[in-house]
Amino acid sequence: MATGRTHRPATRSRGIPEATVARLPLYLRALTGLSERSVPTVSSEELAAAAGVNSAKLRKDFSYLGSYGTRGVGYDVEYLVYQISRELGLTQDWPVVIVGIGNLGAALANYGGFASRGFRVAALIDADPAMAGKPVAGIPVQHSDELEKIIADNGVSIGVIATPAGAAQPVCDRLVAAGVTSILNFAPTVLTVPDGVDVRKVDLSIELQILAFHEQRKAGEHAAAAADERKGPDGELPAVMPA
Amino acid sequence: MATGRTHRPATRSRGIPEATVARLPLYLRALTGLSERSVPTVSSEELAAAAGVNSAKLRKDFSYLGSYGTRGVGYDVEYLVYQISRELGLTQDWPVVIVGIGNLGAALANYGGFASRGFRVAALIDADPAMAGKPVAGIPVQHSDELEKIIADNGVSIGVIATPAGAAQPVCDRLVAAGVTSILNFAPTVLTVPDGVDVRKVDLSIELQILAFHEQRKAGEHAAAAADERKGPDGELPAVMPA
DNA sequence: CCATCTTTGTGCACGCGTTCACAAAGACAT
DNA sequence: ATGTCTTTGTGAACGCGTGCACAAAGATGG
Ligand SMILES: NC(=O)c1ccc[n+]([C@@H]2O[C@H](COP(=O)([O-])OP(=O)(O)OC[C@H]3O[C@@H](n4cnc5c(N)ncnc54)[C@H](O)[C@@H]3O)[C@@H](O)[C@H]2O)c1
Ligand SMILES: NC(=O)c1ccc[n+]([C@@H]2O[C@H](COP(=O)([O-])OP(=O)(O)OC[C@H]3O[C@@H](n4cnc5c(N)ncnc54)[C@H](O)[C@@H]3O)[C@@H](O)[C@H]2O)c1
Repeated sequence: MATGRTHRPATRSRGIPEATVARLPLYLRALTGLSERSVPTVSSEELAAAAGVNSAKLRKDFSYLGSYGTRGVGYDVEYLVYQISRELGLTQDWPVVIVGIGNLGAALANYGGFASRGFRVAALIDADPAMAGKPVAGIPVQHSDELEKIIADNGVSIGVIATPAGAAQPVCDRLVAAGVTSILNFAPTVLTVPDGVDVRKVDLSIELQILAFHEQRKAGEHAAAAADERKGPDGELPAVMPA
Repeated sequence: MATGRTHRPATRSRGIPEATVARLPLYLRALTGLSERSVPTVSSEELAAAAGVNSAKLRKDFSYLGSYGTRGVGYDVEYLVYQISRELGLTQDWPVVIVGIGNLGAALANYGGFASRGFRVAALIDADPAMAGKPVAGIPVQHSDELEKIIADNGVSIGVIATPAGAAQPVCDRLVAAGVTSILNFAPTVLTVPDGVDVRKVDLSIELQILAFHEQRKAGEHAAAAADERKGPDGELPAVMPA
């Protein structure tokens, strides 16, 4: 989840539900594992278990792509890998830029799983002049003055933002103006973009807070009393009230 | 989702819908910003705009927490910050361990936003003996032999996994056995956990693939022809068919 | 004290996503 | 060729999430 995300109301893309699209990469990963072990076919039940979903859901998901299974047998692994890859647009090469090469940006640049599936780090961009030219993960960092030129020259349509929160919106605006139409945002800010531009966000802080909510609930169930220190006599409302 | 995310069917926690819980951190962030600028009250319309959601949705979300607004005026910022913090369990301190201090783990350890909201990095754990004792972000890395002891001594209930994919499930099993009941997983694997344990995942690769899907769709709309190189005569099915 | 104006809280309808359950399809053996 | 057995593909029901639209609440001014 990343879990969290700035969905667009999503005018049902070519009939494939958004929820299904979000699961296709999961299936693809499981299938790739099977493919590497030279497993020829797999049933919906097996594959669903590997992907951690309900088998009926998986079959319905695949039904949106077409009828690629064989009743009584299952699905051809290689064929399915190809179909899903094609559907996700992974048969082509996607040049990606990462903006903001700090702790996180550098980790992303070093991430191997990036290149493994059609994505190629076309450039690393940072505003710090001291970083310009310095190689990170074998790629020299370029100054953000060059941003527009880099986007244009490489035909980049996907940008990753790993700058501090304050810089995220301005960077986003420049990326969009330069032609980027998909953005993955790691900065803890709500990005505003024009129609036609997709934004997805990854927010560690939000994920942790959601976990904390459930964690607190679990703790509260086991020991319904003894919450924090001591409670007011009403047992529900806090002592402080707004003016 | 994150995300993407391994939701449990979620036995509606205390009446608060999961979708609402996932938005509370968003509201909290916007409110914190207002609070720092000493804004006393805010209307649902304004706050919704700041959080990037529909105002009716925001009001309904808040209605699950209680009636904390004043008609004709709006919501008291400070009071709302307190209520949401309390609801999310952020009034208490959550010790967190990070397992796998590589590129990503180190970046997470260095992440300031971690400590800013009730979360405290209690320990960094890695299997590499060469890393033991070496400080990262001011905290000495401990060897994974100590994992169980660290969890117990610090009363840790939230764990972050940033190991390679292959190590994630074993690490997860040890965390759970040691008493961890909430896990944030950065490794690209489906984790299997017993009931009562929450798992949320953050998966860069999946996010990019979802973006690629929409990107391909956008490209296909503008130039319906001229997809990849040349197509088969049927124009839809690929040339290869399964055995 | 009353009128007006703003903004909340929510009833309601709608659409999406999930899951069950089963008929139909096809493999395989005889 | 026929029957059996496995597994897909999907119709249908249900529940959750979203957003509209409005009545009720309360502030504010006269
Ligand atoms: N580190 C993490 O684990 C983590 C986790 C979650 C979220 N985040 C978020 O990701 C972002 C980056 O985190 P970080 O730890 O890498 O921070 P960082 O300070 O280490 O790196 C930020 C980098 O962005 C560069 N930068 C600043 N303004 C820029 C601009 N206008 N254009 C281009 N580059 C610019 C800086 O020079 C710096 O190199 C932050 O918003 C942070 O909140 C980080
Ligand atoms: N770097 C990224 O930006 C990024 C992005 C998305 C996902 N991921 C995923 O996050 C994980 C970590 O990525 P990374 O780039 O930091 O990898 P890395 O190789 O730099 O770091 C992995 C660390 O885990 C440690 N480790 C290995 N086995 C362990 C075990 N059993 N117990 C404890 N520690 C163990 C290793 O010693 C190493 O320090 C990977 O699964 C990767 O796929 C990384």
